[in-house]
Amino acid sequence: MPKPLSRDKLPKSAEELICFNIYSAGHAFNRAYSPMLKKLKLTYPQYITLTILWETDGLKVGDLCEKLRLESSTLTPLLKRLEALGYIKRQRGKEDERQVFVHLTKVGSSLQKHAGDITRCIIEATGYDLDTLDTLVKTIAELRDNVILTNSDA
Amino acid sequence: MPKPLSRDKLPKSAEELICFNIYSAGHAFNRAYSPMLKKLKLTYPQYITLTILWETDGLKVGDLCEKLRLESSTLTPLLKRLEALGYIKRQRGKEDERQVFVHLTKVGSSLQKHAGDITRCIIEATGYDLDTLDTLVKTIAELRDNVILTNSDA
DNA sequence: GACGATAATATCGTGTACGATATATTATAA
DNA sequence: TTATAATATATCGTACACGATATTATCGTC
Repeated sequence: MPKPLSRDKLPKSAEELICFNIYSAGHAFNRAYSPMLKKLKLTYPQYITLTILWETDGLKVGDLCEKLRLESSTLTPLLKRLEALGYIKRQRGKEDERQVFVHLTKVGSSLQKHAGDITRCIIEATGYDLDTLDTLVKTIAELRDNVILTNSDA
Repeated sequence: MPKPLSRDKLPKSAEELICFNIYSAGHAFNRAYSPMLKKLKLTYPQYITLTILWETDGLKVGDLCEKLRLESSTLTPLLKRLEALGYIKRQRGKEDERQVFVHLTKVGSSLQKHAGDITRCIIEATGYDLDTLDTLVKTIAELRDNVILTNSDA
C-alpha cells in the first residue's frame, strides 16, 4: 500500500480546523490592540479603517467596503462613530449624490504617528520575524480570497 | 553594506498587516459557513462550540471559554441560545454549585453527522491541500497563543 | 421626459464579542 | 464562626457584523 501523497484524514476537532484558529487568532489580535487603541479612543475595526485612509484618503464608502471586505451595513455606523470623534468627514458626491466620500480630518491624519509603535508592539507579540509574517500574510490573503471567490460564484 | 538578515521595513498598509488579513479571513470563513449552517439553525460560533462538545461532552462553561478563547460574557448567551434550540442542556454542578456543565442532547449529538461534509466543503474553498493547511494551522495557533500570552503578562 | 432597472448607502433585527461589574457559592483566615 | 477573599457564571452597555430591506439617485429605453 503506497504512502498517500497527502493526508487523507479530515480535521475534526476545533483545534485542527483552520477556521477555528483564524477565528480565535482574530480575537487575540483584537484584545492585543484594544488597550493601545483605547488611548486614541479607537476600536480595532476603526483603527484598521484608518490605516486604509492613511494610505488613500478620500475613498468612497463602497471602496472602503471592498478593501475591508465588509458590508455597508457594518461600515456606515462605524464611519459615523469616527466622524463623531472628529477623525473623518463624510460628504455626498456632488456629481453623483449616491456616493459618499470619506476624508480624514487633521486630527484623524495626525493619529498615524502612533501607528509605527503599535505595529512594532503587535509584531513583537506574535513571536515571528518580519519575513515569516510576510509569507504568512500572503498565504492567508490568498486563502481568504479563494474562500470569498468560492462563496460568491455557484 | 551587508544584506540585512530580515526585512527591516515595517508593514504599513492594512493589506500588509497580519492582523488585517486574519481579521478579514475570519469574516470570509463566517460567510462561507453560514449558508450551510443555516440548514441546521446554527451560527458559525455556535457550530464551533458544538465541535468542541462533539469531541468532549460535559465540559464546564469555564472549560469551553478556555478552549474557545472567549469570555463567559460571550459564551453564556450563546449557550442559552443553543439550549433554546434543544441542542445542549446546561446544569449546575451538585458538588460545586458555581459550576455549570454543558451536555449535548440527542439532537445536538446527531448534528455531528453533517460535520464531515461541511469541513470538506470549506477545505475545498480554501484552495489548499490538507498538508499545507495542517502546517498553516500550527503556525497560526502558535502565533495566537504568543499574542495571548504577551497580552496576559506585563 | 416618463419609468422601470440598476446602483450606492443606510436602516433594522439578530447574534456575537468585549470589559466592567454583579451575583452566588466555596475557600481561607481571624 | 464569621468576616473576607477567591472563584464561576451571569448581566449590562457598547460596538461590530451580517442578511434583508429601504431609500435615494442615476441610467436606459421608449
